[in-house]
This record gives sequence, structure tokens and C-alpha cells, in this order.
Amino acid sequence: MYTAGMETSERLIESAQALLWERGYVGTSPKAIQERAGAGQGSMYHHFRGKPDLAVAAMRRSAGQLRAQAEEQMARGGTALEKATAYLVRERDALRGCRVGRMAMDPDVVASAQLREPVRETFDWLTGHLAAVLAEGVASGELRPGLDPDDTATMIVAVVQGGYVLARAAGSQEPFDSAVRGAVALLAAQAA
Amino acid sequence: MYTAGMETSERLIESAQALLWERGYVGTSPKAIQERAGAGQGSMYHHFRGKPDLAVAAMRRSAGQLRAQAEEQMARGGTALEKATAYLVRERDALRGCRVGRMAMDPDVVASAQLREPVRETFDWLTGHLAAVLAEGVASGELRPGLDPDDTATMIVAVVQGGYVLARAAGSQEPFDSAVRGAVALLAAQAA
DNA sequence: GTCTATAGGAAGATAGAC
DNA sequence: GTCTATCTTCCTATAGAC
Repeated sequence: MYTAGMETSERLIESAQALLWERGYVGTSPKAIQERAGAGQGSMYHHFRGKPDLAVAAMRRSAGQLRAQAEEQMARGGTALEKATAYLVRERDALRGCRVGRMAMDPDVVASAQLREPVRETFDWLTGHLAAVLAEGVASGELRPGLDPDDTATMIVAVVQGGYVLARAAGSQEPFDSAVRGAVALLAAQAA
Repeated sequence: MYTAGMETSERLIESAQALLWERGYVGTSPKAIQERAGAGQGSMYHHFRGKPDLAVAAMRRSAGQLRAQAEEQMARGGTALEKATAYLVRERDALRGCRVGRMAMDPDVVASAQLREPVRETFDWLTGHLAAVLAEGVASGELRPGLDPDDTATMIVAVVQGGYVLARAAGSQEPFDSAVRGAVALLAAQAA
């Protein structure tokens, strides 16, 4: 996993990102991060105060990347329905799960305000952004007047996060795609 | 956590259930299970082959309880819509998460067929049961003819599982309830 | 900045006495 | 059936040399 021509602290962050995604916070050891980064103990503790500090840096990085990705996808659609659908049907490797959402299931992450913050912030932004898109759709007359933008946005994000759970439980991508199809169909029926 | 008047193997299973729910498989040690059960090393390794063996027993137990609970809730409704809604709005402590679904985020569980089996089976049954309920609703003319029972059922289960993720990320029950309200509203619009 | 040495404790299990 | 001892490896650092 050693990547030439990159600073050690960068390599440590990227290694931590990958391992946190694969194994979660509790399941990831500093030693494993170091080995993957091709760095020694000393390097890691020189650049970071410890495991939590490095994990926060890695999670912030992942959160930023996820947000940029989501922003780009939703910008593609024209109407509110298109934007929401674009977020839902974006191609995902469901078996890997969500690198940000997965952290919410980790006991040590949820127990620490520092570790939980990037996760909280990401979903706050995401549901808020989607809610704004849906509210505009209601205001413009594209969507049924009674539609609640906040509840609907939260539901959309929940379908994606829950889809990951079902896919991993089944050991197959299929439940994820099925859940997304179900949500898209129900949303389509909300056109005014 | 010692419960008087119960066999040691029972106490070990119940302790494992509680700890797996709280901390996941990777985050739960045999020692912690033993301490909570008021049992020694020897007892645990006498009744179970090791951590995976005990975890499977605990997960099977939790899966059975969850299924019984879901069965009971869904039996309450009369129409298909009432049954599906009953499943969604059942009272849950969202911050604790789902004791079965949480396991799907654990790397060691997903990597082992033995450990993953109870999780897979539970969601298989749950989505299947909900799909049958919805299919009946379509057949009876209660629900719109074009509604896909499988996709819709999977979406409903995903909303609940994803709701847990959002609630834990936010440190609040609210996102869970919001996602459920969003799903219930969209489902209600599917009446024929 | 990076390396090696060292450390106290936990993880996961085995052995054998009682 | 349960208990204590023992074992090896890993976890998460800290110390200090280079």
C-alpha cells in the first residue's frame, strides 16, 4: 500500500481512511495503519497524538470527499426529483458500505464527541441539502404540496444507509439496488 | 449483571447478546462476556468452543427474539398498509441501534459464513414477510397495481436500518423518527 | 523526522487441578 | 462444571538514540 512520492503524514491518513472503512475504528490498530503506510511507530506518533487524532484526520478527509461526490451527483439533475434520484441511483459498491456511515455503528466513535463530529456533520449537511432541493420542488409546483421536505430527505439518506446494511447481511449487492428502486418509485409518485 | 437462578451457559449467552449489541463482535472480548455473566474462563470454554461459537449462539437468540417481535407487530394491522406502517412506527430506541443489523457492519462477522448466517436469515425473512403483505395488498386492490412488493419491502426495512445510522450519527432519536415519517407518508400515497 | 527498545495490559485460548 | 495458572500475540503508547 506504500505510495511513492507522498509525505508520510499523507500516507498515514490514507491508510487510516482505508482501514477505517474496512474494519471500523475498534477493528483498526495503529500498527496496521503504520504497516500499510510503510511508516514506523515513531513517524505516526510524531505526526499525530495517537489513534483518535489520526482517526479524526482520516474521517474528516473521507467526509469531505463524500460531500464533494454527493454535491457533484446532485448537481447533475435538473428538477428536484432528478436530483434526489441522481443521489439514490449513483453507482455504489454496496458490499463495502459507506465509509462515513459505518463509523456511526462503532461504539468508541459514538462515545466520543471528537470522533463523532465528522459523521454528524456529514449527515447534517447531506439531509439539509436534499431537503432544500425537495423544498424547492414543492415551491415550484413540481412536487405535491403536502410533501414534507425534511422527512423525505431523511428517508432518502436512510434508504441508502440501510441498503448497505442489507447488502452486507446478504453478501450481495442486490438488496441495496432493490431498496433504491423502491424509494425511487415511491418518490416518482410524489410529482404534483 | 449476574442473574440468580439461571444456568451458566444461559447467562453467558445473554451477556454475549448484550455486549454484541453494545460493542459489536470485534469490540467484545470473551473476558468481558465472562465478567458480565459472573463466570470464569473455564466455564465459558466448557460450554462453548470459543468466541465465535458463543457469538453464533447469542446472535441466533437475538435473531429469534427480533423475528417474534416483528411478527407480533405486523399482526396488529388489518390492511397491508396498516401492517407495513405498524412495523415502521413501532417504538424503538434508535440510539441503541438494531442488535441484528449492527452485526452486518462488523468485518469479522461479514467475513465468516457462520457468523453472518443468522443476520442474513433474519433480513431474508423480514423482507420476505413484508413483501408478502404488500403483494396481498396489491392483489386485493388496496394498493396501486404497479407497486413492486419486493422493492418496497426492502426499502421499508432499509429505512429502519438507515434510521439507526442517522440517529447514532446525530446522537439523537429525531432522524430516525423523521425517516420513518417520510416513509409512512410516501407509502400512504400508494393506496389505490 | 524516523528508528528501535521497552512496557503494562488485554485478547483469545489451553492445561490441568479440584 | 468451575477455577487458577500459563502462553503467545497484539494493543497503544512512551523514551531516547540517530
